[in-house]
Amino acid sequence: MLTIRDIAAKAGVSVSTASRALNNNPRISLATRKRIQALATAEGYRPNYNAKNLTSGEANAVGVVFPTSDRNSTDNPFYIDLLRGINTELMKRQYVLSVAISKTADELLENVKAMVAQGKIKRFVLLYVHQADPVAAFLREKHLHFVTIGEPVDGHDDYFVDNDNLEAGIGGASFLLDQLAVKHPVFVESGHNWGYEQQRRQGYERVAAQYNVEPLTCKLNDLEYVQSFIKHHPEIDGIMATDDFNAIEFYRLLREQYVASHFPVVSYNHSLPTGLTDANLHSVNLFPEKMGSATVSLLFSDREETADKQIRIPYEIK
Amino acid sequence: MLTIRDIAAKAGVSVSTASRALNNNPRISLATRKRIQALATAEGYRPNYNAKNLTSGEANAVGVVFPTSDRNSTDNPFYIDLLRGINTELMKRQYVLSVAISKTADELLENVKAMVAQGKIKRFVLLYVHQADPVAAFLREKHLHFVTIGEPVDGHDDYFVDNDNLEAGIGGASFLLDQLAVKHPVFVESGHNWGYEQQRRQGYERVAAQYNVEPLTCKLNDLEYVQSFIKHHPEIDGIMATDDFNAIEFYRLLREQYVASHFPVVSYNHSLPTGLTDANLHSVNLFPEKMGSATVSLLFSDREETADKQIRIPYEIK
DNA sequence: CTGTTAGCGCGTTCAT
DNA sequence: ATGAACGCGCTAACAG
Repeated sequence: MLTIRDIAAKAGVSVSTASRALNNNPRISLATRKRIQALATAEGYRPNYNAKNLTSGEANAVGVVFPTSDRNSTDNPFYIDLLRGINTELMKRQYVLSVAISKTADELLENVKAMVAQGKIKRFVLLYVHQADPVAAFLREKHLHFVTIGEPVDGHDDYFVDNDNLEAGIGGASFLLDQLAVKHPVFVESGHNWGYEQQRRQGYERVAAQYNVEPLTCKLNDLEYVQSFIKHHPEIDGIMATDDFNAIEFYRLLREQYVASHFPVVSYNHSLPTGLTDANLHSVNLFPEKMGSATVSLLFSDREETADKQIRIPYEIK
Repeated sequence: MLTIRDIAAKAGVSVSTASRALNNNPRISLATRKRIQALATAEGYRPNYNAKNLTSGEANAVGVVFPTSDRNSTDNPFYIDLLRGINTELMKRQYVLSVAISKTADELLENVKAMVAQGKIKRFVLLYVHQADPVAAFLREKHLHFVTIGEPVDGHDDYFVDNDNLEAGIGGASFLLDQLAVKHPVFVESGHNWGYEQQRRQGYERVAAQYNVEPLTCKLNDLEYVQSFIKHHPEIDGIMATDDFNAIEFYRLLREQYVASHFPVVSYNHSLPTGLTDANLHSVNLFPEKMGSATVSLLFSDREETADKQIRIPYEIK
């Protein structure tokens, strides 16, 4: 294995000169810097992370924390794309992506604690937002950098990346009412009251008011409830759902009662393979990969008082 | 930060004694070992991974490699559950999960190379199986330990964890023909010819022969093809699909032409929220979390000549 | 059984 | 502008 000593020897300089040259220290003449850097690349020299981290006292790793259970917020391709966006950005900085994931909250917290205490990881990404989250509390207490995916609740002013869900709600509703000429759209959401659902609903309600249509919301609780809801609202002629799965589910139940009708649908995440439904489905792309890369730039931002603590990623309807 | 010197000092012994005691070295008397270990836990001592790794020359991390694109094999909750299974097992061993994920194959390979050269990672999990995969080739060449999720192709005898897909195919087909009393089942697969699809199809064909029914396979190529296929096969009265998405898609197209009919469905992965279809869907659970934990035990197995290089996880139909 | 010493690879004083 | 020497936290070889 090639160490910095080898490079120094081959270059005919001391180790410290080599080290400085490789780190672009201006105290070394530009000429020798270039020379040594060229040599290093030529020889295929790679610095040992463990040694670097040992001296610096900080790991070149970012901890990415998954929610304990995501059976409810089923945005799965979303996570994968997010990871891709995060990691591509981390690689540029010579950083590594470490994940914390577990079924139980206790084990997850233990995981994060080990990353901090033993792994010297000082930067984290939380792929979720929870009320009174022990992981976030721990990170705050230790004054470690972290960014959440999704706007914080509980009134914390953490750094975060999110979509502009209100704007996306407005955009989706306008698209439905304007372009698709729907008269009586229904807003479909899960029974969980997720933050992004509330925000998108607000956008929907605002547009509804503007178009003088009565806002109408259906939570996907039990089957009977939804079926009876549909029965009582025969006027529905279009769907706006908080994600693709909710959209498909409601669409199916609607068609069950009104077989022949045609219902345009707008939903979010762009996360399903085509062919799962015959609905005229317009899924809003939220660009998870961009969210990932924005997360990293926020995570490594200067964090001055003046700096923005949030990034909103725009959406796209097609 | 508490180092091993502090523990040694408080215990009134030398650093090396402390080190040995904490690593349970039998050269230290059991009494002092216990004493020092107790002290360490009491004081909340945590060894620094970077220092350990520097001396050992090997990182306490496992590299988990994602496929470059998974837009085709859409088993997403599958990946998350897999990660959970892997990480839970890694935590027990004081290991950390590092991921390599990227959009391009070149960048992915670069990612893995950095993990090896700079991160000193020596164990990997490949969440996929590809023909002539450069990552796998690199790992083989460097004689590093790795386990793939899915049976290797290309005739390599890598370590792997998989379902017994043939058996699962037989089980699924039997369930359909026997319990659900289907007479003319169709086997639905993607256009990709994945290994697991072929194996499940074999199982299906074997059972079909046994029940004296003509095997019938439909690849989900373009829409027109599938619609025409359905038109030419009005005898179909049940579906066996290689995953839930394929099942739902085919089911939908079938119902389009035969609205009133009832078609039992068997598919795999157990990966969708309920409510997405009105099909009588029996999705085979493949226990991804168990696969994850098996992967780790294989990754850390002794690797003697005699040892098995594979683990098959059983399935369950409900 | 335990302590002393050296060294892992690198960054960084402090000299020169 | 460059080099020598030390230290990060820990393990291991070598004493005793």
